Amino acid sequence: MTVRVRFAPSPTGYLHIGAARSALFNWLYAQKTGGKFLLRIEDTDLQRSTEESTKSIIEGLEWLGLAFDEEMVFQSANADKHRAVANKLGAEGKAYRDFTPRRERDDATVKQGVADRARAHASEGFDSRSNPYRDLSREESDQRAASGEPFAVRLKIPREGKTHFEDIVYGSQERDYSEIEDLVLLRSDGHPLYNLSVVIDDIEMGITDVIRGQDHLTNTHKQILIYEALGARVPRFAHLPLILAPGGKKLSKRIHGEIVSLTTYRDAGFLPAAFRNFLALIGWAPSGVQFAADSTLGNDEIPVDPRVGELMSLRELIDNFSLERIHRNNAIFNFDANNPKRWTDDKALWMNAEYIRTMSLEELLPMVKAELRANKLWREEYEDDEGEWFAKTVDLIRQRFHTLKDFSSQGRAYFSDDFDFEDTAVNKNLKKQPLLKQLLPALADRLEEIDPFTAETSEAALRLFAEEQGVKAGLLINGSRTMLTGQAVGPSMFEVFAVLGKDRSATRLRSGVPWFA
RNA sequence: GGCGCAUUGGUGUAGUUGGUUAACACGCUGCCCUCUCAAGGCAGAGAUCACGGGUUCGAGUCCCGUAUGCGCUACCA
Repeated sequence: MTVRVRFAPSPTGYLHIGAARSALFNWLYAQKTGGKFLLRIEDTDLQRSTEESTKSIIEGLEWLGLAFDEEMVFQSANADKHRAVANKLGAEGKAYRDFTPRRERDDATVKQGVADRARAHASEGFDSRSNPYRDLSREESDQRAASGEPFAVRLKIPREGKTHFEDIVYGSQERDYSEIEDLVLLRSDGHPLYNLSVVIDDIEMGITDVIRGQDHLTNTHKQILIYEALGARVPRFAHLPLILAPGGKKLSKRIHGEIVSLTTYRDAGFLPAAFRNFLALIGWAPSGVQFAADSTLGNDEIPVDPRVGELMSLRELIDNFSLERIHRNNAIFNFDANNPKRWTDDKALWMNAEYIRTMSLEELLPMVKAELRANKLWREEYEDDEGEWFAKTVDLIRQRFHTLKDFSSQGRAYFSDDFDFEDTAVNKNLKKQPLLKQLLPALADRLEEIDPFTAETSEAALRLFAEEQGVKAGLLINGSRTMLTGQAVGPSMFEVFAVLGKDRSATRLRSGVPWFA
């Protein structure tokens, strides 16, 4: 039987990184098994579901490269079907009408309310299934319904027994029926509820393996009861450990802000491949062998050596993926909101930098182009006449960049004459040595005499000039770097000369701007 | 409150059927390289494998308890 898995987010916000990881694992499993990866938008909560959210989910999946098969399903479109199934269950005596007046719940306090109610029931010896309507006669039930009295439909959980399933990740799971209350299938306004909808849709879509967050682990028992009531085949389940915030707390938008949104990473200049790679390594690891950061990116050959590094190409990710190797404990996503250098997980940042400097230029260039274009730094010549120059420049500066954003910020001076001078750089490399104000323009004169103008020839000229002037080459080098790029750090100065060219180098060396800034 | 799940250095993880000094990556420190910063190379700090019992010749690996965290316990999803 071919594997059919699905990603079923509720469109009540941006795509959460935890959800993105669920999608990734589902997708990887489908690729690995030659199965189908389906997308279902669980928009039954009309109050909170939004179209923008659906759009952002689709965008997020697209960005990560997780294409889904077949038509996307909107759960709300199946509401009639869900209602029909609930009613059928009622007709078969597997569900019943509950005429208890609906209790309004304030969304903000439900958690507490639920706990309080449970506590009260426990002390009063309340049986969750002692609903007075559970055993109401068919006639009376029909009569009351016919008279227009509102009712909810609840599943009738058998008195004796227990549910059991083998979770691929969490192992054997058991729950006594007495622990499960007669869950509501249909609200009194006829609105089908989550557990019902999920099960019906999963059956409808032919889902063979349900891979989702661990927060649904205990819900699974209820869902199995529904599968059984419907006489449907129960799929396999694999629950994923959660991704938590530092301190082991839940990662939520309310508290942690945009850090939890996948789009944040896209907008911050992450590469889809890098973030995907990072996400894959949370809660899962290739195999019991050594990690080594020596994998060759972009190399899609199946490694002969079974050992896989943490840097894995998509091919390697797929080939090595297995549900059995997902582990059970929740992971912490590390970040520090007060530290701009660590605004997100260190390892994610490292991995992104690693991708930027080791991936093929062919793949990187279009992304740099998009980044420059978004910042009005792009010139069409970079794609034809100056194509070679562009590739060479990107290759030179990528070495110390962490995100795509760096190309337009730190890398600005390479693509525009309008760039800023950093105060610390100016103070340290220029103003500290006033003599440079004369030396640098003089150096410009020397450089202009060079032909051809290359890293080698400019280095020779600069060193000779330093010797003649009786100053250290480093003084001129660091001063030049600040004049040419506005920064104190960057690639080898002579490479920068070569890339910027004779004229621009000379012009910038003579600029008075930093001296008066 | 009840039920369930988890617990290896700061973080992500490895640790095959229990067997010498618990491994890798990120981060951190120092050194080398050097025109700066990265990268790279080398070295290092950091874990009584949550805690307490037990089984065993021997436990991170098996059992029990405790603690902590997380989840579920809604006419939310």
